[in-house]
Amino acid sequence: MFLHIDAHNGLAVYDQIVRQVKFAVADGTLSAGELVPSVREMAKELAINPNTVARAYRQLQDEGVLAVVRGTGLAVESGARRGCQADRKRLIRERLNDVLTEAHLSGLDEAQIQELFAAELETTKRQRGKS
Amino acid sequence: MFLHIDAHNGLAVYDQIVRQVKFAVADGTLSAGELVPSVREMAKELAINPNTVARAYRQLQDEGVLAVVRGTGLAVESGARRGCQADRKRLIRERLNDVLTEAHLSGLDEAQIQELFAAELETTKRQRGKS
DNA sequence: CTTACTGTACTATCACAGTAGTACACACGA
DNA sequence: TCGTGTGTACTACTGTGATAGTACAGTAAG
Repeated sequence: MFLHIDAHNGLAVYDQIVRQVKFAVADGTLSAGELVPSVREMAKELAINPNTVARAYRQLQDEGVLAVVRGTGLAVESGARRGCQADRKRLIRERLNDVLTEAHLSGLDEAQIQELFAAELETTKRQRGKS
Repeated sequence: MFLHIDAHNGLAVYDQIVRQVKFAVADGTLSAGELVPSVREMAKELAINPNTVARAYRQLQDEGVLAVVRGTGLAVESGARRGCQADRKRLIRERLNDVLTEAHLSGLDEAQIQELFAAELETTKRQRGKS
């Protein structure tokens, strides 16, 4: 269970956890019934506070992604994958829309925007390849 | 001077002002020597607090975009346009990189990402057309 | 039963963004 | 000169994100 937390990207830490757990479920990295790392273990791994992880986990319960197995931990709900796949597309699309709206309002024309997109897509591909 | 402030897009209000003033300078909407709306006027127009506008203006001074004309207001610096054009591309590129990185890490493949990009580009184009 | 682990709850503290209100020095124009 | 508008500075307050530490009920395994 490797999450990538970036304290400087505008998103709250607990929100990054929520999103990435959903992405893992959508992707199949986390299967139905599988246990998620405990609050304390995840907090230690990410070098953050257990309360922050607990907050993310509680939200994931509220959204039906995780469920308590009493005394054992939190497990992925059986029917969660479909919803997470829908959420994944929606979450990415929302952020993409924000950036593109700002790009348009900044006065960049469509050709310049597409050029930036192509360049950054290559950059992130290379970053992903290296990691 | 029409700025679009969105309280729900993660960016701080003062940061949105900084970015959009830079964009206006880069675009030529604000020319060198032109006066920017006063702190109180801008605050009234955007229905926010004057202190928030003042904070944005101070940062724009620190970055050499605006300069004080004592007793009169803040004016665009003569050589600011080139720097703002560079900033514009950099700011958009940074946000684009964040989204694309998240998209990659979420498990979406390149084809899906390009599909989302094309769809959202159309959406924002329509939104811009209507406004 | 005991130990160790689980999630959960609670208080306190800190930093930051934003709001609210006030005060001051300066410059322009009547 | 006087009034108005300019940026700037300051304190106080609220809400949120995050940290820190403690405590508790439940469960699995020894």
